[in-house]
Amino acid sequence: MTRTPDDATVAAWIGIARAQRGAVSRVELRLKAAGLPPLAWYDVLWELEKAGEEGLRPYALEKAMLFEQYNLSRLVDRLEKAGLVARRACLEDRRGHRLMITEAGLAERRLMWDAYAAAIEREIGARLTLSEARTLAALLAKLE
Amino acid sequence: MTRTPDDATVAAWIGIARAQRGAVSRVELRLKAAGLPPLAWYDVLWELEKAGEEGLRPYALEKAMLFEQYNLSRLVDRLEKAGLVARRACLEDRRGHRLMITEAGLAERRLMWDAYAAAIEREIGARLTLSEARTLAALLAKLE
DNA sequence: AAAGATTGAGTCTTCAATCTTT
DNA sequence: AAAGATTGAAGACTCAATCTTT
Repeated sequence: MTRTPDDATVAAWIGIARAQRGAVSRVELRLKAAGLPPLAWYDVLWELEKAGEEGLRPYALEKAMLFEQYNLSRLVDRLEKAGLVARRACLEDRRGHRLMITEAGLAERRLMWDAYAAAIEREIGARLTLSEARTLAALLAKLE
Repeated sequence: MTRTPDDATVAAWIGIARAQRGAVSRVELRLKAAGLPPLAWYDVLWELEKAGEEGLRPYALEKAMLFEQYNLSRLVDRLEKAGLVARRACLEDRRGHRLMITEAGLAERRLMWDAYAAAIEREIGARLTLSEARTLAALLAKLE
């Protein structure tokens, strides 16, 4: 039975929706202003960097990033065209591929992190205390 | 001076980014599944409903919604084509227009709210206590 | 038939350029 | 020249259909 949400629930929702168009888009703007690729590129590069030598298959990346499959497919196209990611044949399952980050991808990921970290610090770190940030992270984790 | 963000700050950031692709997109999906327009339409309709008889000028709507101007322009095109919003000439300043919600727009806004409220309740209300929701709203408000 | 992944066509978004009024 | 608003063209996203391998 879905009840009508109470005011606090609606206020939390509005906060999430506005954070999206506020803080998230300001971070995105800072990356762009620095001549860097969008956030989604960072996420892919970072997942692949963590995956190491063996890379990741698209469906695994999809899960990690909460992305739709068709969405990811063209995102990887762009990363591949930019030389940051490589598609390799997958021997165990010939339906799929393995995705690996390239040397250039590793370098780009590090470069992006400098601007990205500064933007996160401005948007979050400068506005919340340590303990507020911890609380926020814990509450948002409940919405997963 | 921008320091490097601490772990709690980064965790809060990741939570916001994931809430966007998780909770927000699930709400969007529920509206779509009910055959209703996207969230952005709701926001415009609601702002115009609150504005009442006098309507709102695009630049004011822009500020309220944190939208880009060119983005809003075509969004309003679609709402107008659907008969939910009307553009009227603005007498005080002939550069601009006034936007007003129509009768059909009022009805559609109410219809959307039924599905929207149920989705918010599922995504937020069912997962957080009242006091958690209040805390979350207060923390997100600090990021504005 | 189901899972992994991609693609064509249509819609929406973005950037830069434009137009009008102040 | 600046503010309010729109538009053309290019890029990104979405849905449904497709293809291959399991």
